[in-house]
Amino acid sequence: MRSDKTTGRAAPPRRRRKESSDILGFAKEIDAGLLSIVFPEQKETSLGRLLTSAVECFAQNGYHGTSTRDIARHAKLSSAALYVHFKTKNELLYKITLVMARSMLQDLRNVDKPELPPAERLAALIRSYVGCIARMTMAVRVSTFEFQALTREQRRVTTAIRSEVNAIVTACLEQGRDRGQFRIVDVDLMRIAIMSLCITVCQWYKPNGRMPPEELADHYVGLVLRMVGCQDGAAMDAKGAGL
Amino acid sequence: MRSDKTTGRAAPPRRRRKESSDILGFAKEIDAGLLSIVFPEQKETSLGRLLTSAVECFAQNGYHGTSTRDIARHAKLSSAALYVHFKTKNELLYKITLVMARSMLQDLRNVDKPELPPAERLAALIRSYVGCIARMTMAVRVSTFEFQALTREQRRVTTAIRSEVNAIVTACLEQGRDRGQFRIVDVDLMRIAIMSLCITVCQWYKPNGRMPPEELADHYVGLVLRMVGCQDGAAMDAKGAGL
DNA sequence: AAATTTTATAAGCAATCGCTTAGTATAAGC
DNA sequence: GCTTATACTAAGCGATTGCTTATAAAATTT
Repeated sequence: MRSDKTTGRAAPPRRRRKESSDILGFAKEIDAGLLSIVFPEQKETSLGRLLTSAVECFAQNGYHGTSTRDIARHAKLSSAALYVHFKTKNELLYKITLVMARSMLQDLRNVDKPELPPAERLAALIRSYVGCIARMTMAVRVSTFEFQALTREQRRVTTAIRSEVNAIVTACLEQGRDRGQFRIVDVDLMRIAIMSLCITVCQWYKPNGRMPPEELADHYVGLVLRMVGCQDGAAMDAKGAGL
Repeated sequence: MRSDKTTGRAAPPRRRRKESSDILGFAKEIDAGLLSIVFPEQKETSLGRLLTSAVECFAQNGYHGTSTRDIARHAKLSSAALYVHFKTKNELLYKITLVMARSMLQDLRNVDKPELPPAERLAALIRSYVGCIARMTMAVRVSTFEFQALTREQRRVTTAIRSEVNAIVTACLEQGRDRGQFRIVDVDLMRIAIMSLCITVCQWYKPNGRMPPEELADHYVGLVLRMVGCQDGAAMDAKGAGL
């Protein structure tokens, strides 16, 4: 389709570029979890403004619907300034996607406690996952819905990270099923259903609305426990999961 | 953002254009439900090829990621031929969106039986909704995820149709709750969760894979009945909802 | 069979695209 | 204090965009 082949021109020899020490730590590629911390606070630096602008523009109009001039204008910079910090527009999308994917994987790993009862383990995972999505709706939107604008290799890397996320949830579902606490026939289908239910939060939820992210997350914990046919579901409902 | 204002040129006086009698019945705007019937069979006519090509291109690369030349090439026509059938690229998207929105509303209305017990009523709605999404993943993808590429007025019309869909589901949920058969605290949140769960089917489901659309729909019926805390849920599980 | 309408094409227009170049101001290293 | 690297801008490059024009074959109406 619409060719994104860097305009097909011969790539001229590039000036050497600083390889690290910037706010995202691009040397060791990207520090996971930094997006959520870094983006809001770094609105004062040019690089931070570029990143937040890109996220907002991509979230609103999509990758292909946003021009580099849009991002630059939104960040109050010339469009050439963007190319001081990023080699291409595509790299901007890739870094946003990577940071988000790693951040969510890191968050899930931090809360995953295989020694807990499956229902509590799943509840913790969902609470973290939904909370994360609810707090960063725009960045999640970009990293989820602009996936196909990445190159094949970029998609491969991103998919690898996501399959680690999937593995965590799958392990929890299997554990619950094997212990007879979850009633699940097809674990893969159940995982897809659960995670797609959660991810859509980024499409409609307004972080500054009436319901705070934590309350929403609790609500979704209740929904998911019901979906897996968890016996503790009713108990959880009663003791304040919000359902 | 990226301006889509018909390139800002003065619109020259246009030749009069045929106002109806084509396959989509554009006279009375669009016939609901025709997309699903018409698109596959009409691959031989130029208009049909243009529509299916547009759906496929938009679904794969997004509205902004698809050029009119892409669509025309895909339909084996010159790019100017597109403008014989559609005034603008945007009109193409709008018609696809409208046809889908009306088609899904029509389908839901056809299966909605308020006199049935709430669980059965909801099951029928979900079965129809998911089945429809599973059978037309690409068109649903376009009409769902390219919403923001529509003009404000086009969005208004589309939203009006969708809120009728929402009203049907909401009515069913309230009925079930009021009769004490569904355990729902926040009906709006439950509806959003249910419908976003269903709609994401268009993102991952392959209609020609191992699982036929009907089986998937049954699976989702089971999930949704569990979500609403339906007492019949267990019974349904047993008698073959697939869970 | 003549007149008209519809459907299509090749060529091209202005606008916008991603990105580069040339040049400048500021800060850092020696 | 001189050099070097960085962060930025104005201007502009070729490619591609959505869409129009001029033209003509095919289909339909009369």
